[in-house]
Amino acid sequence: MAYVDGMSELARNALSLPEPWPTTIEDARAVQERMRGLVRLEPLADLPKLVAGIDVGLLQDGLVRAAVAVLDFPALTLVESALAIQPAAFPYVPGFLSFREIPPVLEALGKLNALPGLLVCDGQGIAHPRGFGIASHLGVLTGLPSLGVAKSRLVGRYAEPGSERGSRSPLVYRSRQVGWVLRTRTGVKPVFVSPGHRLDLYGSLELAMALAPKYRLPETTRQAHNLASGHRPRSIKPESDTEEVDKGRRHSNSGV
DNA sequence: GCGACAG
DNA sequence: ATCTTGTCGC
Repeated sequence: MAYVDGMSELARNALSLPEPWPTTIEDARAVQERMRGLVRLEPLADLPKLVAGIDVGLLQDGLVRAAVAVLDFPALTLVESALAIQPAAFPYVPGFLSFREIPPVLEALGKLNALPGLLVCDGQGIAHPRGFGIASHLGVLTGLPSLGVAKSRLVGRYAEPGSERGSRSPLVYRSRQVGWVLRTRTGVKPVFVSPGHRLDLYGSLELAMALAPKYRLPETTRQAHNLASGHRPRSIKPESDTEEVDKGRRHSNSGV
């Protein structure tokens, strides 16, 4: 593959998946085993100026909707967003979540005008049976640094962290630390943080804390979530519901 | 063989 | 993930 600018690379991937998408668990496992070797666990090269939150929701039968919210960093204000809906290409099977959620996510990423410096996934990075959770998978496919922040555990052992925000304990799997169990908010259930790609354990912890300054989940994930499940903040004007949406694209932005 | 099991 | 109101607690 020749090197081109990042946005073109993303757009290319979005048009067609890199390879025939697996249909069976066996094929999907083979893909994971093969691609896991491409994961780079290293210090984050540059602090991102833009971070993308990704969330996927299920619609009425068979449809999967991906939402991407791009926020500036570290301010965490919304810059732009994109949506994509596709028929489910894979069933939900623990350990193979990425094969179900990634296709529409790539399509949505391809609609972005600006290239994020970090992808934040609602799921695991390397804290996975084969070290290749959705954050790692998406990171390798896009070539972008990625982080996984999951609401629950997939694999690994850990000690319950303290109840204060910032308290954390190592998530250990097969005698190796694969992430953290991090309390992002005092007195609330912790989240499971792990690096996806082009990021290390230290960076995953720092970013998770910076991305979730107020609530349990990262601001990126929260923003993407209410896009994927159509929530509206409290409106002050009950009358003006005249909001036009053109096939899943909103907000203006200044391209890269 | 019996549990565990991201979203 | 999603179906769903009220309720308990800081």
